[in-house]
Amino acid sequence: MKIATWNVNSIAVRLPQLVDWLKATQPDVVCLQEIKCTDDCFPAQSLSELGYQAVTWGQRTYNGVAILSRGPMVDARRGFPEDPGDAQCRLLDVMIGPVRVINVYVPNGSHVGSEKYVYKLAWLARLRRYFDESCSTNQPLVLCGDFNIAPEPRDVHDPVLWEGRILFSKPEREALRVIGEWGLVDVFRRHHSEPGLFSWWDYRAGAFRRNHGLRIDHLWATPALAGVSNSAEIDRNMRKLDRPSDHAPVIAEFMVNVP
DNA sequence: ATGGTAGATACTCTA
Repeated sequence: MKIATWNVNSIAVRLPQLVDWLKATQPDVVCLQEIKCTDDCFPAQSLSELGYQAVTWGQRTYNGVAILSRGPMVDARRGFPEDPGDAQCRLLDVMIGPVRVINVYVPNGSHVGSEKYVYKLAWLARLRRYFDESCSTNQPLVLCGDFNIAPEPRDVHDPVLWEGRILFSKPEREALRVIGEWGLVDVFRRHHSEPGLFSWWDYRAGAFRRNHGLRIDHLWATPALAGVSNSAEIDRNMRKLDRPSDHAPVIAEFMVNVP
């Protein structure tokens, strides 16, 4: 199983890049974030022609998640069980063969101490509860997406500058650690230990050119599944294109067969 | 300490 996560920052703008990338990369499963469109506007037809089915949970303007798969997806769940009908579209959970795939777009949080920051920390606590209540560490499971948190100093281009700021504040890192403690392994870090490997670069101030980035897009797996991962890579080339997303795809391969 | 850019929508908000 080759699985990828990519915050596309508008599926409407990024569709041509996504199509070319699917042809070149040939993943079995793709988790998308920030599709920024409602389900009826999602380009399912274009992706179906490439052999991908889509499960989507989108809204206008903001947020929105989707999972693409070559094989059938069953038991789709959208959001937390306690979510109201007008909840922000940030969590999609499906079964693909034996593997459970959970795609998240964690709230950005805006600024430390803001109302959105409080919402982000509460959302992360709910995610941990979601695992406690409806998942098992014995099942092959991947949690992936835009976590909007860099876990460690080596995931930040300038940890001193970023310490205490949004995406790298201690409470955010702690909330992420608590989710991992449920029983998930950072698959990327099984294969790469060095600093300077990022998945997101701000559009502003030439951040990509200077490699002023953060590693905030993650692929985590339950231990047995993580143990059969062959590779994990960040596809920086997608950030070099004209009109890029501010995020690059993260891809992992597991020695597991999916339909 | 601030602003820089990009996307969607509609004359601003979010990231």
